[in-house]
Amino acid sequence: MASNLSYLIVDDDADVLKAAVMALAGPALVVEALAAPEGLEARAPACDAVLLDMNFAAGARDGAEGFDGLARLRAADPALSVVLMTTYGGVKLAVEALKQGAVDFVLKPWRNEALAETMRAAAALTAERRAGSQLNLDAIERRAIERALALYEGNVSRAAAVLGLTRPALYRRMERHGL
Amino acid sequence: MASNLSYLIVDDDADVLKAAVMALAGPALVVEALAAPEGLEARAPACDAVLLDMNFAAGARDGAEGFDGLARLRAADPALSVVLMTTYGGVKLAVEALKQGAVDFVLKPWRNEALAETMRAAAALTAERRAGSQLNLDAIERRAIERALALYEGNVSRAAAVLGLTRPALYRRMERHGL
DNA sequence: GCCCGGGTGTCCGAATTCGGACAGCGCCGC
DNA sequence: GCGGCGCTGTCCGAATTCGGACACCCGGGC
Repeated sequence: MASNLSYLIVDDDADVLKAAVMALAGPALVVEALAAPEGLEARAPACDAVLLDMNFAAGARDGAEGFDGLARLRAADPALSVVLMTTYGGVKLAVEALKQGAVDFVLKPWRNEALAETMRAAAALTAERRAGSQLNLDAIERRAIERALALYEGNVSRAAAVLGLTRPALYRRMERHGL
Repeated sequence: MASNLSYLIVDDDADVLKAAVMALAGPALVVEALAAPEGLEARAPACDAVLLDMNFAAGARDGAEGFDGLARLRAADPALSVVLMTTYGGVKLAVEALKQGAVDFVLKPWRNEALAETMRAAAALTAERRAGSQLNLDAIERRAIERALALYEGNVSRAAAVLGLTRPALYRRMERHGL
């Protein structure tokens, strides 16, 4: 069964949106299109990669809006891969994009196959990053402590016993995790 | 769906085995009978409670064989509940049985309802202990480290990164877990 | 009303872990 | 052949965690 992938495309140009959807859509692949960057971060948890334009306002060319959207996406889900695109761009902008955390940089107009490959690589990186966060020992420990406390209804003595910790040690871990 | 429980009965007396199987068997309940304690620890992972006779050799009355079997079962699976039974027994033997880690002590002949309840309570305790070991932070950490090393094919640097540890810290945890 | 058991939160000298740094190895590209 | 990069394993002064112990609280049983 092919896994479902979900891309988000953000561009103010309806023709570009349409072209991107056509270039990327495929079996087991959902492409959502947004015409403006407002509120795009709400989409972050549900998608695997984002293709984000850098300029939206008429006449804007400096990419500030794209950088802002990138920052908000990364704040919402640091594991999510974002690809930035623009028509007006050079090496300097591309370097800055990657420095700010984009995983790739695409110039318009694009070759469809290259764009599809770029987005596939971005989605794979998102998956790897998300899998990685499932292995983070701090996160794992915090979830285990939460489950033990829930199981024993806040009884720290019994939760510590089941976790294999002493009570003072559990108190310190709870404090470190903000529990 | 009724959960399947599995009991192990160990007794050299075929009539006792038969009576126990009849007393305990029920829907979604498997009772396995062994006529001798040799190799009983191999059954430990697959069962939920054990009813273990204390004497097997002709004329034996001191329960040593039962204590030995108990020790081997507990070494194989510390979470498994073992109920010891005997014909010749008093307070002293019962106390010693529980001190050595048995969860209950049954005198032959038994009341079927009481035996069934004893085994149900033992199985519930096994389940609780096994659930608890799923929350043990040491065990959880060890599994996460194993998964990270497998994911990155033994690359300690990358495994450390994904676990959120420094390399020396991961080396220490690996050593502590015998990995 | 009292006592006991099981819980709470915290302390502090002892014990352990920490991570930047070091030295070395192997592979790959030039 | 050489250099660079990424990996390895280990070290040690600094930092942190440890857990037995303490004092206290509360509820239940007698």
